[in-house]
Amino acid sequence: MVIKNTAVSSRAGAAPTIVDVAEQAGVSIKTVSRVLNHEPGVQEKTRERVLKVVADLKYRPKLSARSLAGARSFLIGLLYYDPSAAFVAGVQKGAALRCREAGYHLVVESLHNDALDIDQQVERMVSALRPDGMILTPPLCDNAKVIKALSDAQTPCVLMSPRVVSPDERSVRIDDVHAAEEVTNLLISLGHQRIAFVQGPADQAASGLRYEGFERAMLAHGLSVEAELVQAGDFTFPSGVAAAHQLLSRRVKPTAVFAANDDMALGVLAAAQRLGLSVPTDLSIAGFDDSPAANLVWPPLTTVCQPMEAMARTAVEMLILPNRVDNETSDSAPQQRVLPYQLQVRNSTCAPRGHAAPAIKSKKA
Amino acid sequence: MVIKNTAVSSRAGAAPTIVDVAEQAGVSIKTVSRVLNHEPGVQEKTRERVLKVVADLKYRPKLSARSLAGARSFLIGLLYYDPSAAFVAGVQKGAALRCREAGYHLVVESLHNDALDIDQQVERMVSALRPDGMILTPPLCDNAKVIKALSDAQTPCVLMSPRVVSPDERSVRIDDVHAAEEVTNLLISLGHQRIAFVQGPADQAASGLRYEGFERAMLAHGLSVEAELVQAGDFTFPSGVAAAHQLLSRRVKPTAVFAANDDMALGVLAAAQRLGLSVPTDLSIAGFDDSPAANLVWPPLTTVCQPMEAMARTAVEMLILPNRVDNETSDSAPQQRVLPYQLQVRNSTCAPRGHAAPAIKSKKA
DNA sequence: CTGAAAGCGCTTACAG
DNA sequence: CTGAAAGCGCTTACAG
Repeated sequence: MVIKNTAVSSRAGAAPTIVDVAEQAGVSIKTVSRVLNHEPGVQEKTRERVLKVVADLKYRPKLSARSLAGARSFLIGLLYYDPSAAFVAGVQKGAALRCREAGYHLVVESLHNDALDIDQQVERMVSALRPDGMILTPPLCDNAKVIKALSDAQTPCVLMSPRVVSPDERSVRIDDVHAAEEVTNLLISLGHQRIAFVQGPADQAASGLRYEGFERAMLAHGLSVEAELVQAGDFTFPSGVAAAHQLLSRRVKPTAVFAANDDMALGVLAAAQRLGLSVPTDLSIAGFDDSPAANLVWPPLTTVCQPMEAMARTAVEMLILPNRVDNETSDSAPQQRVLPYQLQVRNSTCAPRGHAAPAIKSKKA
Repeated sequence: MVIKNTAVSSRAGAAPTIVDVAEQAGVSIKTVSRVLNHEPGVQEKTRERVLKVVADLKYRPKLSARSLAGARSFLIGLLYYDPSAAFVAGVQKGAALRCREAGYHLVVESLHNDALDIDQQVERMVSALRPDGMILTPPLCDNAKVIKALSDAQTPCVLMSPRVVSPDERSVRIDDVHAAEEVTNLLISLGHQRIAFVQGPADQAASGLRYEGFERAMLAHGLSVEAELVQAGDFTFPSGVAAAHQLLSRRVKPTAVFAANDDMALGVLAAAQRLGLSVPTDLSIAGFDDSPAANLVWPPLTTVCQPMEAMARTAVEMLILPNRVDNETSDSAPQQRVLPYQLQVRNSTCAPRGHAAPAIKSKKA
């Protein structure tokens, strides 16, 4: 004996369904659905009546039902692997908030970039969850197996700061080259000439781009990039320490060090201070990323701030908005977005010893 | 004209459903369901046949369908608000990995702890998503409105490091008092007597507990806790800097400072070094949390490592495992779990100047 | 040990 | 502008 809940209001305790709303509003469930999905073709008066009942009953459409019946799951996936803590925090906050604003939810999955069956892991997750889109963070955004698995499953994705920007893939990033160029220009404008650079690992996108920016700025100012002032690193603190020991043992020491990321810059800072150097007066140091630790040391680090939160919000929008009509781009070309970074000038950089004032400081105002 | 996909194999392109599996295996969908859910009462031979077809077809049950039909959603929610980056990263990794192992998925939501309608935000999210459980991190785990909203929605939750441990709520934490006691004991055993303490904000759980541990250890060793050596702080770097300036201006300076968290300890470190003190020889410094930055400075910080990942895994298990039969606790009493922390002794602590060797070092072995 | 039927709560084509 | 019907792909009671 099955008791259908089409009688009277509804069974107490259980959450209200679209049927309950339809009955109380005196319309069909289809009309309720139309109102909830902002579909056109509902009389204003009807719409208001439905909305009132929805509010009264505190009706919330169940995600699983919408997902099963319709084409959308209202789920956005965030895939990451061993990211810097700062990265996760920012990306996650931006993505989660933007999702909520749009009635979506953020599902995060932690993967091992080197797992042999990573494509199967992705396939498994995607076919169970059916997310409407996926956000890939480094280094997963450069993992061909992951991207192929997603493409096979016809799941749209956005790459955050990918190594290579392809016209076939949507991506969000900052202009690393330009940012590194600006940092270098800052050092040069302070009067530095012997500027060392600590590189990141060769297999990471950012490494090459940041070095390129450094080199470009140096050459543009007629400064040479000496091989002995370019030190290898791998984005870790210890590699920054090691690089500093090398650099500071040169016959002519650099007056400034630009490390391709903050962790290494912090290593340089620690090493320099241990060697008795005063930062920034004896040695200026600049990093990249504006990690939380950059502001938790003395002197706080001059660095580049990537707008993690904004980048994540943008990524979510690129996955959600295409469903709506209000975007101009009529062709289905995937988009590449470049967001503005911010140069954070703090106390780890100043003019080199014996150099009175910044060289170029003719304000144009 | 509706084309049912009960013909032949299945329509090409579309993902296989339970019906496809049932047909190819020559059983009913109910049997397939039994096999997939590890229900008893399926002949071994039948089970194997079904499993083979599942593998061949790469069949993955769709979450939305399972969720709509059944009592479980296979979704675990993680609620957080502005946590330290290190916290998010660890918690998230542990929770996401444990979820995947169990066929669950982790949905994260970022909330504003001070939002007036936070209970409605939670209610909204829970009634749409229907997660099988929820993990609350500080300070949300101490937010009565959030807890009530969850309880009203009959969504089980686990509190991570809550301020108050209630028998009505499941929780996972470490023993803050004991950990702080051990840090203090370490300093005392090195020979320190004038040990300063930098407190956390009064409204945070950990603050009081850590101070309690500090005080307990001091008193146990017959050392007095002088009011002028206990400085207020708010868990931020600047408050650590400020506290250090106060403490180091006392008539008799402390030889060691124990800060209730790492960010403040880093502030103390930065301030001490700026004042020309050598750490640890002039001043020993200890923190709490083992934040990433603790290892990104020189000297690296002696601190307490909370097993974030393990705590998160445990939290997930406490939400998932009750569904199974294999846990001993027959009564439905919520559980409180206390996990082991780890003392990280690094280079920011040593014996005070003029003190040859650690005072108490009679090894009991 | 196995299965036929009903139902979960929505959206998708249709039809008017 | 509105609605009746079918269906999404599973699990839940049943029944044998």
